[in-house]
Amino acid sequence: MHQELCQIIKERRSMLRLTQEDLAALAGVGLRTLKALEAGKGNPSLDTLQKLADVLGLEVRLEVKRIDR
Amino acid sequence: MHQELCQIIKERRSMLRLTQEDLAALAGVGLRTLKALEAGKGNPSLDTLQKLADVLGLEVRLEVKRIDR
DNA sequence: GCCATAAGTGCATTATAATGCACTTACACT
DNA sequence: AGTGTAAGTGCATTATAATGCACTTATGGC
Repeated sequence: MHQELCQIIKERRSMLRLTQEDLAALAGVGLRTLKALEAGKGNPSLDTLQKLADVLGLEVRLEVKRIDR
Repeated sequence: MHQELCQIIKERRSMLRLTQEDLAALAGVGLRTLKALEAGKGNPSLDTLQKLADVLGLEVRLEVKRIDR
């Protein structure tokens, strides 16, 4: 379901050479929570997502859906 | 905290001339949940956010933060 | 092989999102 | 003022996200 967003988190984290432990600590999110998230399990709250995004230099946005073909 | 995203939901809904009740029903989300969300209270799950976004023709995205000045 | 470091998992607990119900505004329109 | 429709709110319950702990894999040096 949310694999895409979770995948982005994961990719971005390793791009920045952060361990799960470091990212979790920096974002103020439980390690267990981040692990679950990256494993594609779970349904994070917007809050959790934004905390992680923040550390990763990302932002959560709502945009008009585009038709891609 | 999430006022921005919630505001977008709200604006988009009225732009589409949907009542809270209709949007909630279409999205498969509880009316109480949507009301709280639009009131700026609450911390919706990604799931909830995506269901609403879907009906509204929006999508949740994670993008590299841009410096706006 | 052994060791260290990072990542993944099962379980139990706590915090809180999601929900329904009943009630209260707020805002037209007549 | 009365009526109807949409929106906001308090409360209680249920579902589930968030968390820590202990343990199990990978993975990469030495």
